Amino acid sequence: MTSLTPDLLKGLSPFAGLDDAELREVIGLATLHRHPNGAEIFSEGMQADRFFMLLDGYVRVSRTNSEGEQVIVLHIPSGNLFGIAIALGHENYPASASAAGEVVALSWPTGLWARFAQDYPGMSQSAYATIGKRVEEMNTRIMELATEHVEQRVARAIMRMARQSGRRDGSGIIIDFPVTRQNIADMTGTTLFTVSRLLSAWDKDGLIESGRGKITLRRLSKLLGLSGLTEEEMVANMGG
DNA sequence: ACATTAATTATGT
DNA sequence: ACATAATTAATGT
Repeated sequence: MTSLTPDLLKGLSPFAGLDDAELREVIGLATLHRHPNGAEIFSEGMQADRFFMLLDGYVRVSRTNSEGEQVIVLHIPSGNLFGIAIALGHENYPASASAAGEVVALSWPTGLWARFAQDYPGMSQSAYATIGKRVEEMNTRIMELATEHVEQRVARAIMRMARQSGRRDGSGIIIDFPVTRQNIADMTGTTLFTVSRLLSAWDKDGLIESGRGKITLRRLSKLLGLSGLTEEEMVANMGG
């Protein structure tokens, strides 16, 4: 049972510089959420009446495009704010958020945003910093979808996840939230069958190990080759 | 080069 | 036992 103590927020950049009393007040206004794998946290278009701080786990952000198919836009690691459409002056969430694995998060009513942003400089700073990063990432991903081939896109998708949310596992890196073939298909604009074929081929060649919802990157250099990226490019547009 | 359809097998609760 | 995930092959654009 996680209890609502001020040190939950300690060391998180949005709340940097707050003293204990302030932290206690902020925490006192928050609601604690626990979401099981796959649970929807909020959905696209819905009124943005709360904003969130991700304490543990990963949040999957997806949008429904003009053709009505859902596209996974990005994954958010813990320690970040999300659902902060309010910071851009949006009344509704521009995307859906669901739990990729188990999620623990705090939320506050959006009515508090203005106050927080004014009183706590770290709040608005890190909000705009993360929004900037996400916009950038979405743009590069849209470029990829338009230009690169499926094999490269899939390679990039799993490398991106490994980079941003990977845990070391001996020689390799394990993506530490559940990812299905369908998920990767939704990230790369393909079908789950194509993803399955690619991953099982890579598994056979020892580039990765994959089970149900689980992917471990084994031969990183080979994958990098398939992605068509140089190391510098990877650091540049995958964020590190 | 990749999607779709369909049949089959594996895996988690 | 059941639902969900993954594989594999055949066929289509």
